[in-house]
Amino acid sequence: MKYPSFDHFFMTLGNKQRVRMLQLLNVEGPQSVSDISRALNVEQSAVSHSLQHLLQCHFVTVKQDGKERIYSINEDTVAPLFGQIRKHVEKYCVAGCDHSWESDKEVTYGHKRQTA
Amino acid sequence: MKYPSFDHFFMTLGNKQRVRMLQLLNVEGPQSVSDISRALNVEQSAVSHSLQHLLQCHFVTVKQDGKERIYSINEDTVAPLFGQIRKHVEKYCVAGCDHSWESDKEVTYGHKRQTA
DNA sequence: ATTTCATATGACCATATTATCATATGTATA
DNA sequence: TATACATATGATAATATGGTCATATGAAAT
Repeated sequence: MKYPSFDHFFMTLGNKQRVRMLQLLNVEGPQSVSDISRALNVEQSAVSHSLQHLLQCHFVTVKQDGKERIYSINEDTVAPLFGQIRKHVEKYCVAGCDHSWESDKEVTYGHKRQTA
Repeated sequence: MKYPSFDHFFMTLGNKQRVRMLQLLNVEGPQSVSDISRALNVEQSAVSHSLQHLLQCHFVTVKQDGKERIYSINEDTVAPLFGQIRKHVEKYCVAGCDHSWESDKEVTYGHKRQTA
């Protein structure tokens, strides 16, 4: 399947596992597949699959080191990006995303629907 | 279902429809549900459902206007965010996300696996 | 060349996500 | 209040996505 790049970008990040992997690489620095697997307690093949997604959007890069493959975060764009995103999250998603977003007033559609 | 806010943030954006809606609001300005429905050629209820997701993460805001509800993009954080993201996308996802991301050399696992 | 460790790939299944339909609620007006 | 229009909601069907297993490929060493 193929998305326009903009969509693909978000689709790739729309997954806890992959985001956690990026955060790991961001904090701990370059890691091999088995490092990541161990650190996040995730199956090796699952990690590998996830990494392919991340690679496709250039969120990470790889280099071979002996038998291992070392993955790094894309410092150039991804790191600053996360900073910007954190701004939104910290400001608007502090205690998880709530529902106090009505500009004018609370509008609640209380349902009493009959199931027939 | 409930995600930690950071995950929720991305999950919400990990959907073409919703991203398209944000882009619409970003470009065309505030719109009613039926405006959006018409513009993107999507069912009213589908639009409504999507908008709830976007509201929960404060990507958009609503205000009532007569019978209509006008949705706007969150200018404060979302707009600049998109700018930053565009940087990454334009630099690394120009012609869609390709596979030329090997740092050292191309490593292709050509498969000839027998299905039995 | 064979063995071993590290990683990638494909197929398949469980599960999550989206779209659709029917219908309820909100708002305004006659 | 009755009606019409606009939007939201819930249930559920259709679909997409992610994880697992088995196994193939790569690299290095024996």
